[in-house]
Amino acid sequence: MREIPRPQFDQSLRSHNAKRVSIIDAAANVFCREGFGGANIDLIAAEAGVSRQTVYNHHGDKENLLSAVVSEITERCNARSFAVLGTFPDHPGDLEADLVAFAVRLNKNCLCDRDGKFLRKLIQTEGERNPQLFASWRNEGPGKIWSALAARFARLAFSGHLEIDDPDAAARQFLALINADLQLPMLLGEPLGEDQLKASATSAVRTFLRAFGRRVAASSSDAPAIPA
Amino acid sequence: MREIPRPQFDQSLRSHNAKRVSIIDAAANVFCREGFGGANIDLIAAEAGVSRQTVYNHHGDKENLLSAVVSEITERCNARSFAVLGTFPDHPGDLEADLVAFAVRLNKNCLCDRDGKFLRKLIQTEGERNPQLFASWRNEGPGKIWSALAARFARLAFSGHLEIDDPDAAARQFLALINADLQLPMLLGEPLGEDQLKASATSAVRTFLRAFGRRVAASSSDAPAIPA
DNA sequence: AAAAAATTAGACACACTTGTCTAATTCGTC
DNA sequence: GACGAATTAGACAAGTGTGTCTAATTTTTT
Repeated sequence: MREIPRPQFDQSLRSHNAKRVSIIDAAANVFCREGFGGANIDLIAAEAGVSRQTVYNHHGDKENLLSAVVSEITERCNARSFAVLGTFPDHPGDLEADLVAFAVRLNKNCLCDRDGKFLRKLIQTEGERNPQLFASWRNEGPGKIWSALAARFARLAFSGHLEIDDPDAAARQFLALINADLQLPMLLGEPLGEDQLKASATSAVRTFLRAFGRRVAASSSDAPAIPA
Repeated sequence: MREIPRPQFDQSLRSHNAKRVSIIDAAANVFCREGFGGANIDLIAAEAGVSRQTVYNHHGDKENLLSAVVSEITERCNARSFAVLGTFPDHPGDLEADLVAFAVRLNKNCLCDRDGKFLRKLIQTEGERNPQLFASWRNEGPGKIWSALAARFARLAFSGHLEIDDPDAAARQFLALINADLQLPMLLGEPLGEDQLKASATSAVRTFLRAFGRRVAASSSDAPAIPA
């Protein structure tokens, strides 16, 4: 609704942009804590360390600010998710250990971090009222990430490390399992310890491999096969 | 804060109580849709078909109304959960089919129904600001239900139908698996079809049994063992 | 039918929020 | 130092929501 004046030089643009980001961050925090209806622009401005007018100068009205926040966080979150996906153990040494480490990375950087929590919360509260707000999240986020993860699992199956019928289902179930023990603490907003993340991932991967690992040795948790 | 006068006879008590329930229901809907901050008492009164004053007469202020709603829904939800737990297949005929049916019941009546969705949403939005509000939910709900489910699985393991090391972890993972395919639609508020529930449960139980079923036959999905 | 209790509509004061506006001030560039 | 753009504090109108109150009405009990 309102023109954002563009400063001509980098120096001032950086300061301008720094404020923009700081407003987005503060707004994310407040929207997340209070919900959209309960959020208050004065509080956002105070938390961002700027005046209320500056918030309006940058992002227009409240609805627009929410849009900007969602776009920003979605982008950040997707970038991190694909970065973590890039560390998937395509050529595992110790499959179990490698998958556990991968699961911990995924949880810590994408699912259980501040941005992930924020997105989940916001989608749940505002998703029904504003479906188009999260359309890009849905298309660019879970859609692509899940199928990318499924592709990685399919490759592990092809190379003989796993036995998988439906890689898409396996990917969904992998994600569900690595979150099984963390959902309650996350729901209640409790901070997650490093050891908790590790324990959850370990238990999840063990079950995942009992279901989809190669049926070579019977019950022990030895790494199965295929050195190179 | 305010005395609720008690009528002396059933006739009027029923009407009184009917209004009470109808207010709770409407409040649940509105709180769920708009969040606590965005909820509006006039709207709740209108949706309940009573006047605003009646809302105040019954439940005092807004905070108090939220308390009442949470208690009511928690109680309902727990009652249903334990009822469903009572249908756990302790003496399975076809283990896979029985577990699938049980998972569908659990999802349909406890996790994915209106009350379950409401509680999850509300805990996520208001849990951090009001931890004591959900204390009873936490103690009476997930705590007891999870351990009860774990006990059932332990029994199945003892009777030779499953191979489980840690029944508590298995119970948590069972719940995580049967929700794996439903989380995204639920997050977005999409209605869940009967077929969707069934497909999700089938896929989840198949994986669960690959992980924890008895290692008798190798790969097929036949029911394994122990007729009576 | 009379009395008591519950409900209703409406008005009300009070507080809060949004979004705009203005004048003063700071910041960075020329 | 002078200039322009960005920021700030503060006031402001309009709208909205809460919680209370009163008088009228309905419902239920005696």
